[in-house]
Amino acid sequence: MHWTDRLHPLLIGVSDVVNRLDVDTRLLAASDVKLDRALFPLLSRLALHEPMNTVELANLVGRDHSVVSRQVAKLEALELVERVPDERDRRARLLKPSAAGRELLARVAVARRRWMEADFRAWPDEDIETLIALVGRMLDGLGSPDD
Amino acid sequence: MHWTDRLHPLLIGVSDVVNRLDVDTRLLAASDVKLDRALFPLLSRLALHEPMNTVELANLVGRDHSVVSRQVAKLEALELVERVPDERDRRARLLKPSAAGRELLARVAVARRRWMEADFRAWPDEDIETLIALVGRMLDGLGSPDD
DNA sequence: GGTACATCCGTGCATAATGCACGTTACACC
DNA sequence: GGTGTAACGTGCATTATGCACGGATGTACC
Repeated sequence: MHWTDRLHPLLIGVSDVVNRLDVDTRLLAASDVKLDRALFPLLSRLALHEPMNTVELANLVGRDHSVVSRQVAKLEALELVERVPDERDRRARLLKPSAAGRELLARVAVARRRWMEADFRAWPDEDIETLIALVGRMLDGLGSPDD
Repeated sequence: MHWTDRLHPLLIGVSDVVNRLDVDTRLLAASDVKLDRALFPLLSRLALHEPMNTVELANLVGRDHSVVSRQVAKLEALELVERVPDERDRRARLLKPSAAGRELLARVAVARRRWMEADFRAWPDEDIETLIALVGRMLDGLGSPDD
């Protein structure tokens, strides 16, 4: 069996773990956070790639920009995200989490850390570091699928 | 920074790469496959965890069983998936890809292999093997989020 | 600096997807 | 057999989605 056929199912598995309803629901409940499940991924992505405009965020999550535009409007109404004018490009508005948005993500991060620490309890530190390094390198290569 | 705060963004990144519209669309186009984007993940999951019933598949992809029930019906109408009675539990029907479904997945796998090989061209074999081993071990631990 | 074209964005609109509630069948346990 | 639970499938109201469009701005080129 080719190694791509062994790696790809694992990547799908990672995706499923990240997206699994149980996980998000549990995390949000454990963090005492009430937020639409569709909105949370957007807020997370924004925190990871701040600042971003709407089109970039839409490409990242693989939806039409119109969908993201409406969802971002909701996040702004909840005061979890700020839209500031982009001085470089006045068509765009740069998105970034508000202080409240960051605080919400921090609460979830605490719950997630407990969950992950439990699952990696048996792992040597060096294996964790190797995992982080290799996955990071993989994403650097896969980052731009334009070739 | 805690290691969980370095690993988690990478997992999100993997999820985004797997789900990115461009990737799936490109792969399907490159494979000459016409299939609703919502249906393809179900077929892939079925091939990875065969056989499965509807509820298990619904939990895997994080949707209500009613949604998956309807999508599976579509896949069955396309003759990409077979539903056979489960002799152990006659309420359930076991799902598995049909011969045509497997053939479709195989065509996509060929295109994906080309894509992945290009991105890992600079990787030593041993790094690829380490990546596969570590991600696999991680998924084994994260597999059952019930604790 | 003017013209042509591409890009960012928000909204109307038709369509598709989603989840809940409910009924049916079947399992499990006592 | 009686009670509780689970695996469906479907009707239905609600929501999400993407396309198409228009306005504003950016970019390239001459």
